[in-house]
Order: sequence, then structure tokens, then C-alpha cells
Amino acid sequence: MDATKLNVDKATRQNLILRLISERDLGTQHDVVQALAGEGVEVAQATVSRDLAELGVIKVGNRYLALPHEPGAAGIEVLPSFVVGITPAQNIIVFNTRDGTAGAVANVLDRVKGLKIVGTVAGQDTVLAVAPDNAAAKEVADLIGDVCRARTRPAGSIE
Amino acid sequence: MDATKLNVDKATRQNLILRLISERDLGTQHDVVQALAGEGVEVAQATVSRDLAELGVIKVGNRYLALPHEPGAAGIEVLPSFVVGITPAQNIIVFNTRDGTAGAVANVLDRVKGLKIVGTVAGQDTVLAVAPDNAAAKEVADLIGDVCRARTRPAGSIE
DNA sequence: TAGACATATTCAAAAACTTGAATAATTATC
DNA sequence: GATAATTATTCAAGTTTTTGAATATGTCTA
Repeated sequence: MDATKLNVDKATRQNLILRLISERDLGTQHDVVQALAGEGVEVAQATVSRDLAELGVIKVGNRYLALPHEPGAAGIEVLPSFVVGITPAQNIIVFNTRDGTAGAVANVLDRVKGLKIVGTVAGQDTVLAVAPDNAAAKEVADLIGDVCRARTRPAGSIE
Repeated sequence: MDATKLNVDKATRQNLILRLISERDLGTQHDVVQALAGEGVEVAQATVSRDLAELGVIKVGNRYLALPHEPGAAGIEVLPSFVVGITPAQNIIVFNTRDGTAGAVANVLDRVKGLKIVGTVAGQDTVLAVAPDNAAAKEVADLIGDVCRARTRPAGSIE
């Protein structure tokens, strides 16, 4: 009896999921199911599980991070091996990387949805990421720090 | 009883078609069917018709032209409205375009498979395309000229 | 380790996609 | 305009995808 039951296809739903998890702070698949329901899209948890896996979404601590899948580009999984150090300094986060990988790292950072980063500049082995404020910078540094430590492989195998 | 009957999926077949029509000079769907058969892939003409439509392949005169479908980018259908003039000069083809559209035109030219173009440079309203030799330049100029005159919509509606 | 919580997987049904044969529609040629 | 050549569409079948329910497998926390 849902007055607003929407019927969308898989691709649309997955895009919606990307948007939802980057806008809100969704910590469980159940949260995602409910958020979708709020948008009028009703699916089972099993479907969300599969969607997150296909989208390459990873969970860091209590938060889902979406890295839109781009054919050629590096995935978020390169961060642990490329990033040597992370230092928040005011509203700037300094990433020390293995030589030559700064560009790839900046590219990944640019593409992670929901990361509070305004922009990045990459040198040879250093990336400067600008956050809107000091708190955000700290938050980002912690998050990426977790990613590098976690070495969590994507929530399932992608493609 | 084909000793070399290959069974490939749709995506593989469509990539093969792109390659075939950019390498050889295929003028009809029947030709494409036969070229595919030569590679061990047997399909009906109806399938080729649908494939060409999905691939955004267009037919100019007696030749198929493939423009690999890229999500964001402009399609070959913009050429008639963007290109004002085409002038081959030795092995260079000069495209005069509406102001500001040169970049888009060059991008399209770069992506058309089977076009004998070595490279392009775009200004504001001018594109210089370098062909391997004078004959190729003339050929390209004629072909694109036909495209602009033809205003043929893609061989079917895409997506 | 037990018990909760979170996520992944299995299985079967439904929906969507793919395809060739036949045919219709379109385009060129005379 | 008739005919031939080329391309598009309809239809039905076979195949693949998608999905939810149920269930299994982690993964914490006390």
C-alpha cells in the first residue's frame, strides 16, 4: 500500500545508493535499505549487499565510502601501498606517497564520494588536499588512515 | 559442421565489429556478417543491424564509421551543426567551426575509428587535423564533408 | 564462548535481454 | 514508378540477470 512505491532499474538504484552514502552517514546495509525506502525504492538487504559489492563501496569503521568505478583509473585499494604518511595541518592534509604515485593518490582522493575534500594538488611524492576546515581535515586524515591500515578489500569482489 | 565456430558474447562481438569496420572497408550489413563469419563468429543480419545501432555506427556513402560510445562526450551527430568549413591543404585538414566548438569537434575526430588522422590540434574555432599523406587528407575531408551534408542519423536509435 | 549484529550466499521464481527467422519498411537504381 | 538491394522490426524461443526469502558465515562484545 505504499503511496510512493517507486520502481527503478538496477543502475538507477545503484546511482541512488552512491548518492545516499556520500550525502548521509550510513553505517549498515540496513541503513541503506531504509534510506532507499525513504526515496521510495524498496529492496531487500541481500540486494544492497550485492549492490555495494558491485559498486566497489568499502566500509571503513562505521562509514561506507564510495569510489565510483572508472575503467582505467586506480582504485581505492592502492592507497595502502602508495601512501606512506598522512599529516593534517590546519585545513590541509599532507599525504606523503611513494615516489611517482602522488598523482594516482590525488586522483583516487578526488574521486572518493563523500570525502570532505575541496581539492588536491599532487607533486611527485606529495599530495596536498584542502579541506573546508580544520575539523574536516582531521576527519579525512583519520578516515584515509583507516583505509590504509584496514586493507579491507572491497565489500565483495568487483566485476 | 564449422570447424571454427566461435561462440562469443554480445560485447565481444560488438568490439570485433568496431575493429572490422575500422580496418576493412565494409559497405553493407551483409559484408559485416561475412567478415564476422571469417573470424568464426556467425550471426544473422538482424543482429548486425541491432549491433550497429547500439554501437552508434553510421554509414556515410558506402562506408561504415564507428564512433565508440563515450558517456559524456559529444557524438558524431554534432559535426553538421559545429563544422562550418573543411579545407584539405596538403596532408593537413583545416576545419572551421562555430566559435568555441573546435575542442568538441577535435575530440569527435579523434574518436572516430578508421579515420586516417594522425592527430589534431584545436583552437577556438579551428581544428587542424594531420593526415599521414595528402591523399588521406582529401579522403578524410570528403568523408567528414559527407557526414556534415548527410545529416544521417545513426543507423538506428541508440539507447 | 554465547549471543547479537552485520554481511554474504544459496536457491528458486520472475523479469529482462538476446537472438534468428520471417517480414516489413526504406532506399537506391533503372 | 517498378524492382532490387539494404536495413529495420516483429515475434517467439532460449538464455541470462535480477531479486527476495531464507540461511550461512563472519565479527564483535560482554
